[in-house]
Amino acid sequence: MASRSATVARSSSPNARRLGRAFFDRPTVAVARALLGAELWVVSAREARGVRLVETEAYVARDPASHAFRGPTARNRSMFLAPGTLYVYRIHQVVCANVVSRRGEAVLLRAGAPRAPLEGNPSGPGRLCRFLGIELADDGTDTITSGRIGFRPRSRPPGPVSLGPRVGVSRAEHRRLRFSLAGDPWVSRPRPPGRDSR
DNA sequence: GAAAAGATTACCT
DNA sequence: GGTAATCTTTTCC
Repeated sequence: MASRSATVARSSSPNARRLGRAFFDRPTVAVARALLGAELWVVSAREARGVRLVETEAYVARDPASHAFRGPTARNRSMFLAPGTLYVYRIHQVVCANVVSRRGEAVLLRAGAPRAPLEGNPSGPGRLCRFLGIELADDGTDTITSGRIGFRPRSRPPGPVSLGPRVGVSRAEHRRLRFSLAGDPWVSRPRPPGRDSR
């Protein structure tokens, strides 16, 4: 048995432990919650980096705060591709990454925890992308098949999840669609403005 | 064509 | 806690 698990762990197949299409083809809120504790990895020319996701936000159908609210445009076209597709957009000076759940809906990846604390600061959607090296060119990447970007299942139960209002949105700001690992030091806004978690 | 509005962050008081 | 930076996308005339 030890040899068997060792074989699995050493498997060279990139899909050996990767979140598949079915994981993302679920209600967006379920995907946002289930991503907490999962690993997002990116392979760049120099190295491979990964973070354990600790904070996400759901952007759902008929959601006035969603970029897809008014239908497909040049910017948001990736939001209408297959579940597991990356939607990367630019805001001010930084880029932020989402992963598509169901058509026209997505989960904003807001913060992660680095493998080593001194590695950098992936807390915040812009910092997360900068930390991992995600660029605008990664918009439209299929994380189920890409050799550069993918998700790995969480290895252990994530612990208590906090629920609160989304950050930085000016419409539907009351909706509690932000999920985070309670008490995790890498969550970008430990205290959601206004009301309470859970 | 012009203007406004950001799913942010860093740095100011 | 407030605001400037900075630039693309979207919207409006």
